[in-house]
Amino acid sequence: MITQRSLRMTAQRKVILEELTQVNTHPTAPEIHSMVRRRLPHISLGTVYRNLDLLCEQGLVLRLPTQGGKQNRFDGDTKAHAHVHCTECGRVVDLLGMFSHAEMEDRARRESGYHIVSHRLEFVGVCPLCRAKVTI
Amino acid sequence: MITQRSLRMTAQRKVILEELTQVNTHPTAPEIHSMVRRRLPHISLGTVYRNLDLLCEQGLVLRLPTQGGKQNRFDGDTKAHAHVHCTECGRVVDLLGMFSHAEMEDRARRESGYHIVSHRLEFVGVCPLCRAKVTI
DNA sequence: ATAGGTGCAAAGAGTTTGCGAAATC
DNA sequence: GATTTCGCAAACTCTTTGCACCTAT
Repeated sequence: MITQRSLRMTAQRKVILEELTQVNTHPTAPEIHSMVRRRLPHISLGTVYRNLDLLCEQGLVLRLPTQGGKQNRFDGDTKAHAHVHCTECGRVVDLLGMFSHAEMEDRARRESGYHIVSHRLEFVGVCPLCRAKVTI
Repeated sequence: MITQRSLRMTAQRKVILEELTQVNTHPTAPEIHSMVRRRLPHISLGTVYRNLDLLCEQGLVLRLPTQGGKQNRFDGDTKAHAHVHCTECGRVVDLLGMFSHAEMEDRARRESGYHIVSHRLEFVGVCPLCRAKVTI
């Protein structure tokens, strides 16, 4: 059985969520830490990780494993949308108006027999800024 | 400028690639290490990582960052296809015949202006085996 | 009052890397 | 024979966790 534990709205949790929803850069945990530190100078990195885990569990934040692995990025926008990940600078950008996400999940469910919870459509490429610098 | 370095076909590299293409389980690097060890008992984990990096660079193998981040899985099948990742057991299964992948990349290119190199469509859900065990 | 949360620092997991020896082209 | 690759072990990066003190409900 799943018991919905009570989530206290602490100053730290509130600020993390606020910073994350005000930004569309999909920051990493250490990046979020330094963003939040401007408002809460004594917050620890451990607290940031703990809160991100909780917020992901609650579905208020999305965890985005990125190409290369190892590091996660976080997204305060939980509406279904696709991402493009630049191989050069690591930036992750949103793509809206792609495909019908409901239809994708429905097709996946029919083909796999899985109970589909969510999905992630990540394109990998080189962003216009980096294209100018890099010989492809 | 990108110079195509000469890749020596060492016993280690050959066996890693063979094991990876013969399997559809999307193993992690340590898992590949123990698979390969059955044939090359003295191969080190570092060598496995180095070769996986090279093979990914060459496009012979795909790196699959998985939900939760931290650990990568590897796929010897480089044809475009989607994956389903089970939240309970971590298993990653292939989905073929989903959408037109060429069309997806084309749409992404038009919307983002990126030079799209590849993409990854990952569904997250609970597999039939785990559904039997877990209360959703 | 008390379960839940925090900061700090240490530990853990996965991956990368420096080095001298070995193997491929 | 030159250069790439290997095995080993140490180092690194990101993340998690134990503990003693705090705080929202």
